[in-house]
Amino acid sequence: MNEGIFKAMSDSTRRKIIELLKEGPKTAGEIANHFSFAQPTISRHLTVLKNANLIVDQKDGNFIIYRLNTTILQEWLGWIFEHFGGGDSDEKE
Amino acid sequence: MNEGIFKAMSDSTRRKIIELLKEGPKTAGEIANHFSFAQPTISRHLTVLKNANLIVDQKDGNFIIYRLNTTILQEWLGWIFEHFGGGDSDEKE
DNA sequence: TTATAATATAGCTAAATTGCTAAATAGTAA
DNA sequence: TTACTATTTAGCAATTTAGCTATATTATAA
Repeated sequence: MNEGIFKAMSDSTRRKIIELLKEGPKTAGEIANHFSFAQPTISRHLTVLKNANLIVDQKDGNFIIYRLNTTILQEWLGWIFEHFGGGDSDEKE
Repeated sequence: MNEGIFKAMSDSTRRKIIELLKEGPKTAGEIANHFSFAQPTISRHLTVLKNANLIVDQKDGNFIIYRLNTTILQEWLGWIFEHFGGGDSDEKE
């Protein structure tokens, strides 16, 4: 359930895409222009993010606009904090 | 720099190991007993976590005791929150 | 229609990952 | 020493990943 998100987040290019989309929605091309990889490579990264439900796409004429799925991202952050945040039993040492 | 941590965290077995170690230090064998994978498989997962600096080991006679590197884990959580948490520019829509 | 533009999909390769079993290592105990 | 126990390391196979180029798809523009 979270597996796809963790996998998606484990790649630094995809993390950069997420950060880009935090600034606001962007077309696939705009996103690709931020990187020096071939366009299809970025397209596939976008697909991974989309399959993880972290981003959402919307056709606009010739373009495809991607935007963050803020809800999922926040839920993921919440899950992470629940599981890994907070104290551990070794705090007194 | 964070890359190793994200990769380490992208595997669910390793995430479970982290959660186990949140309860307190455990020997490699104790950790392995929580899973149905072969013991060397778990040993390698431990190596991945160790290389990511998320856990620390300490010899104790015949045993090797692993414990969480709480500091690194907290730093990672902080980094994640900085980069992915907080508002996005689409909040008003 | 034909051409162009934006994007995705297909198909390939190299490298990394994850599992396994078998063997090596290191410490304890007889 | 010898044997036993805990663990890692080596080496292998199957799968996944991430990149590429070439091609297909879809929409706009001429």
